[in-house]
Amino acid sequence: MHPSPAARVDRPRREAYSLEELLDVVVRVFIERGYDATSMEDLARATGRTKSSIYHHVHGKEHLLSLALSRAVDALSAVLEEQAVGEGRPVDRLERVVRGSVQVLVAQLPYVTLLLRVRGNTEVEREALERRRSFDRRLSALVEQAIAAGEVRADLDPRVVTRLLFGLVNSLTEWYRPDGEHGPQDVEDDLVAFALDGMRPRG
Amino acid sequence: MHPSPAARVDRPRREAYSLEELLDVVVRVFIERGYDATSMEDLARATGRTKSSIYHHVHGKEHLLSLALSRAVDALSAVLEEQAVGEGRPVDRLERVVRGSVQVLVAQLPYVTLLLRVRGNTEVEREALERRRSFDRRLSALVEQAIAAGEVRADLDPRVVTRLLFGLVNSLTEWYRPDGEHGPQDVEDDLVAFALDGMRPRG
DNA sequence: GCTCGGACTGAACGAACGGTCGGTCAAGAG
DNA sequence: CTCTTGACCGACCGTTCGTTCAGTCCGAGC
Repeated sequence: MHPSPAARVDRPRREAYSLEELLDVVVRVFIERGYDATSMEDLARATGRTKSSIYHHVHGKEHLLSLALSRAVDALSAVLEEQAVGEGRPVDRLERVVRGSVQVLVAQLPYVTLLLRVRGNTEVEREALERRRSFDRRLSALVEQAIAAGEVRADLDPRVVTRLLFGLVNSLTEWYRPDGEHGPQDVEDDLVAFALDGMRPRG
Repeated sequence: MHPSPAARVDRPRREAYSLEELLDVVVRVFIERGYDATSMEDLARATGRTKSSIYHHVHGKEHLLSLALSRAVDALSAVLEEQAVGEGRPVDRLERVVRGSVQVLVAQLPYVTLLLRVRGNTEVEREALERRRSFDRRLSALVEQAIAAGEVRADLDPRVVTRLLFGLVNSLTEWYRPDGEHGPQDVEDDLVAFALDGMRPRG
C-alpha cells in the first residue's frame, strides 16, 4: 500500500508473489473438497502454512473466494467485451465468442470451475452470479440476432439453444484436464463443430 | 418393516409417507444451499420439524444424502437397462437413451441435480460417482458403435463427443424448471435436434 | 384402564469451525 | 548496534456443527 519513501521500488522482503501461489493452491482445494467443506486448516495444510499465516495475507475465507471469482469473471467478461460488439455476421461473432470462452475456460480452468459451482449463499457469490447472468443475456441476444439473420435454424427455441450452447461450453469444467489426452485446440474445434453441425454426418 | 401380526395392512399410525415428503424438502434445501452448507437446523426449519424428529426417521445427514442419490442413480440406470441393449441402429438406440435420460432428469430434477453436484468427499458420494461413471462408459460405447456404423460423423473425437453429449443433457439441471416457460417435450425435442444436427440450418 | 410403541421434544454433548491475538523472528535502514 | 516492519507462529476465542438421549405425548390393542 504505502511504499517506503526512499528506494526499493519493486522488491518485497521475502517471497515475491506468494498471494498468487496461495490462491492457486486454495482454488484447487476449493474445487476438490467444495468451498463449504473446506476448512481454513485444510487450506493451511495444503499450502504448507499455518492458518495465521493465511490470515496475514487475506481477510478470511470468503475473501479468498472473492479473489478467485473475480479472476474468472473478469476473464470471461473480457471475451465478450472484445468480440460481441465486433463486426461480421452474427453467427461468426457467436462463434468467436464461443471460441474465446473455451480458450478462457481452458486457460483459467480452476477459477472458472469454481465460478460455475457458486450458488449464491453470500453477497460475494451473488455478485459473481449476477455478472455471469449478464454474460448469459448478451450471448442470448447474439443467438437471437443470428436466428433473425437466418444463420441459425429457426425451428428451435432461441432460449433453449442459448442454454444448450452454454451447457456445452461449461461442461468443459467437468471433464477437460490440461494434462489429459485432448489438446485445447482440438477440443475447441470439436466443440464448435458439434455446436454448429451436430453429431450426424452431413448428407 | 415388521407389520403388526393382526389386521392393519396398510395404514400407519400418524402420517403416511412422511419420509418421502421429508426427502423432497431436504433435497430442495440441499440444492439451494449446497449439501455442506446446509445444517440439520436448516433442514428442521424447512421441514417444520425439530432436529430430533428428523433423527427419528433417518440416521443422519449423510443418510439423507444417500437416500437422495440412490433415487437419482436408480432412475438413470433404469434408462440404460431398458434401452442400451435394445435393437435398432446404434444411433437410434443412442437417441432413445438421450430421450430417456432427459425424461428422467425432468421427472426427478432435484435428485439428479444433487447427484451431478456430488464431489466424492465421503464413501456415499464416491459410490454414487462410480455408478455415474459406469453410466458414462456405457453411453460412450454406444457413441463409438454409432461412429463405427457411419451414423455419427467420424471427424470428431468420440470421447469428446460423448462428453459434450453428456454436457448437453446434464446442463438441464442448471436451467430447466418444471414450472418454467418450456414444456418437457419441447425441450427434449430441441435438445435431440441440437445434438444431432446442430444450430446451423441444413442446406 | 392399562400398556405398548412409534412420533416427537428440549437440552445438552464433544468436536470442529472461522477468526483473533500477543508474540517471535529475520532482514533492511540508519 | 538499534529500530522498524512484514512474515509467520501457536494458543485460544466464541459459535455452530452433527449427533445423542432421557423423557413426553397419544392412538391403538387387549
